[in-house]
Amino acid sequence: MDLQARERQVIEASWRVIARQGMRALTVRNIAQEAGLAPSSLRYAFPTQDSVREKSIRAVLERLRERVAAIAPDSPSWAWQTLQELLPLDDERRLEMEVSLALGTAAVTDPLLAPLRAELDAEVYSLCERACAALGLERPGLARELQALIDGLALHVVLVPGDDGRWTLEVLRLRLQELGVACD
Amino acid sequence: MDLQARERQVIEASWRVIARQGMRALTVRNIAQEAGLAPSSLRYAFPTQDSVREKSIRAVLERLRERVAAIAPDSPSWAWQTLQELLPLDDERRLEMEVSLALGTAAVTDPLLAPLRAELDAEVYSLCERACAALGLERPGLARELQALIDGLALHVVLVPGDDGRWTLEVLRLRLQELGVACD
DNA sequence: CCCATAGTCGCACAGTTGTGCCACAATAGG
DNA sequence: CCTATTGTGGCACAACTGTGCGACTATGGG
Repeated sequence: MDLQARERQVIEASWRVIARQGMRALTVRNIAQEAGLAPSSLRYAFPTQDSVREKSIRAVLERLRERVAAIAPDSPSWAWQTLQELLPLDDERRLEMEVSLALGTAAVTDPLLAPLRAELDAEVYSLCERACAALGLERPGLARELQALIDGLALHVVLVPGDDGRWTLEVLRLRLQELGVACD
Repeated sequence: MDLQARERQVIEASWRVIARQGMRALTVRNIAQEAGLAPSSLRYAFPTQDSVREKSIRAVLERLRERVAAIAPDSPSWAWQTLQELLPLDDERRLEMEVSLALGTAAVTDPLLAPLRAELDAEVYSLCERACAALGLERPGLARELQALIDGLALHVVLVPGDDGRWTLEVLRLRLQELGVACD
């Protein structure tokens, strides 16, 4: 049996539960039902409930890394494409960011989740830093500003149910334009 | 008996529970213990559990409005002072923002909380808009950028346990400086 | 005095939570 | 054939959840 596929199945089920019903509903029985499994079968792959949360946020980080790695590193639009990966511009990314927001918020009071969320933050910051460098923007502190701006934009999109996030592109474009960078 | 004082007492207890133990622990019995009340007594002022969450996020909005209203409207530094009220620069504001983040995230899947969070967002946007106007910044979309930047900065401070948020002032100052505005 | 009202608290109930334990099926190696 | 491994699923348990209900005390008006 493919145990890794089972993990992915459960994790994606937990994502859907978080997005549709919120953290309160992230229970063993709800996840099992969403994944089409018996609660006891779920516990074979995930012995404890904490491990579901842990793997779920770790999966967000991995998915982000995969998407960024798929961008041609030498492309002149690498930076612009990468920054777009940090915005919830389609259903997939929106789902991931709803999950990372919910689990990230929970991580504030959950020692098990805290290091994972810190790693995710570090990854985003690193991407902003590299994007700045690729765009020839060297002002100190600019990467932090860019990270805060992008996370803030993503936050607002995710918090508003119907928002497709298209408008965030325009805001980001204007900001980069002011820095003397053209986006395509 | 002062029923309004009782409400405030319970709400602040719920804030502390959220900040210290997270949303999972926001239960009737935990709040009651934190407030020094018997669970049944709590239910006299708050008949249902939902009402605690609702009043808690509403209280955040009211506190923000009070703080902003206390700033001299004609002061030349009104905008700068107001923007600072949106950042978690001391324990009080940090607590409020931890609560608004936790409850705001929960509001995504909680129809009762959603309108309150929307109102809170609208208030912050309105403040950013007025701050832009007071600073003579008229570029369309700038208020949205400012709101995203500030919320993103606040988010990062709140998500990192030890962070005192002082660095966000520098980021914001640099951004406004680039727009031709000096901060004091 | 009596009585009504306001507020506090204990108890109980049905439902849900995470998890431990054990029985069962399938599959593969000998 | 027997046996071990891998995985599925059912059942039960203690703990916890929100909330309903009724008993209690204190206070103040008549």
